[in-house]
Amino acid sequence: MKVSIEVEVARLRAEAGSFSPDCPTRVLLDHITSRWGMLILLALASGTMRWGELRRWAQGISEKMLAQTLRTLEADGLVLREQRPVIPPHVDYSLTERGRELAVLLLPLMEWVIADTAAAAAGGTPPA
Amino acid sequence: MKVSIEVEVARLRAEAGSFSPDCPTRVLLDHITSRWGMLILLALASGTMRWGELRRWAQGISEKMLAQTLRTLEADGLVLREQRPVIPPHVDYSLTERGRELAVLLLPLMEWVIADTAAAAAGGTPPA
DNA sequence: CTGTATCCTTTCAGATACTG
DNA sequence: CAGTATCTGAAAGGATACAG
Repeated sequence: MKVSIEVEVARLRAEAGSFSPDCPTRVLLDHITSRWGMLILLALASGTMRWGELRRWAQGISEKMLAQTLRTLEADGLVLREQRPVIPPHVDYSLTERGRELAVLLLPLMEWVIADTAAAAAGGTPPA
Repeated sequence: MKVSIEVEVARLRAEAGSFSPDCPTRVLLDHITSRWGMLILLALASGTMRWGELRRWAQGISEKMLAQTLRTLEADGLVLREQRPVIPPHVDYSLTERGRELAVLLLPLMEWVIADTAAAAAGGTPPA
């Protein structure tokens, strides 16, 4: 198990072309791991949401950042924006198929972080 | 498969206590997803490295950011720093057990990002 | 309800020079 | 070799006000 990880990383690095900052891979990764990106993806993983719902879900996000994050993720093809031409405006946000693929990978990561944080809080710093 | 994701997220949110910015969960997540954090973790997933090796691996990183990132990850208990008291100095960096657990979850994410970027480049924007 | 536009503060990150 | 210290510019992010 341990050895295969090392092989994997080497292969990854070769495919990604060294992860240089201007590589498209890095750009997408930056969007996903941006301050609010992962939170929004996670929120939408639980179902379609409207602007106001997202604001409440992602506590502390400003309107500016919500708009920016949503536009970025939409441009990346991860989030779908559907506007209904009614008064007052009604807009639904959801994950695209790509977005859902990604969310599936993000979930174990979040679970680990939560579990790890809980463990650290309970038992001081766990044995390194 | 799809429904279980929604259940998962709801459970996650309950456990994490709403992901407020000052929550320890968010702090750790920010470290992992910081500009260089994931890259360093990925580098060390391929084996123990020294300062100079890491600098070369993470192309474009400054000494300041390398030091800062390493110290942060070390404080989080993800990276182990072993200094050998010799002249000239010799310091080895590696992943702790927790770090390795995390790296295992990071790998599929990176693979997906690379594959997705490649697909987007090859076929224009894939069907949303 | 769903945003946009502007300003303004804070934080991030790179370059440079220096140390044990 | 393996860092630290300091300075400075760039950029992210938040608050507020306003609009369709």
